Amino acid sequence: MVQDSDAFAADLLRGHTDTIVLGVLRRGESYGFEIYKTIRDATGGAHEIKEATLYATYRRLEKDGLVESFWGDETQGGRRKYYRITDAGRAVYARNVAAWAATRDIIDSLLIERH
Amino acid sequence: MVQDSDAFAADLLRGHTDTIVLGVLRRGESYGFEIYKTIRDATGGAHEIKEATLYATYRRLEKDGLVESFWGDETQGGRRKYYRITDAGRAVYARNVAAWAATRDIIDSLLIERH
DNA sequence: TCGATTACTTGATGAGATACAGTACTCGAC
DNA sequence: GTCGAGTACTGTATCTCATCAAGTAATCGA
Repeated sequence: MVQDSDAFAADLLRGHTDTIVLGVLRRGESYGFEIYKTIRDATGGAHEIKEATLYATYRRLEKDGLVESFWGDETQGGRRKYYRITDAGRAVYARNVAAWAATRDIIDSLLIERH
Repeated sequence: MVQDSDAFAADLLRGHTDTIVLGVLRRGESYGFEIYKTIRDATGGAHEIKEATLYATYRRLEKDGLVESFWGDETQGGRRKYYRITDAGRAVYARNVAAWAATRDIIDSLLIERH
């Protein structure tokens, strides 16, 4: 739906979710809902990544061995599942950031008029 | 498949294909295969958008009224279907470029370390 | 106690990109 | 004179990712 700017905005972030989550975890362990809030707040609410999207992302990252998870030992309060980035995750993160920089410049050159 | 850098590269362009095609057509009429070559050459072969993807994109853009098409009058040689951007297409293009710039900066801020 | 917030889960849906296969014409090399 | 490479377009099936929608369950302030 090209004409729907909200739907379009969602698709603009597509493909970057994994890398964004890895970027958050690179600064330290965190749990699902906190990662969600970190991303939401970092964009000033402009580009929220939906909870369902993120929880699916965590599962994918863990399946691929890029993060590992463990339940927090909160004796009271709701349970929290924590995530920690692995060495493989750090390697993929570095590679993806480099790929992003290259792609960003390519799209820029395709879209922005040269003079 | 996060670990597959080719598949990942593809997903980085995802959501921008429409805008990239509109960007090419904004410089003048062109036909399907030529648009494909223009994009492939502009990226130095680093980010080829597959033919099947582009032909699907043309159909979507035409359905949405962002481009119009007509068959070239090649009396000999293979037939070519030409595309021309519409006023609606130009408006969407302008909007999408602005959206791209905003998203680019957000992803940058999420991925690139501040200091 | 009641609603808002925190925190996580699951199933269904849909769009976009690609794989794969196919049709058909042109043109240079051998 | 034909064979392969390149040009040019089409259609179908499949996959991933993002989201919607709905749900479970606990905490906490008014």
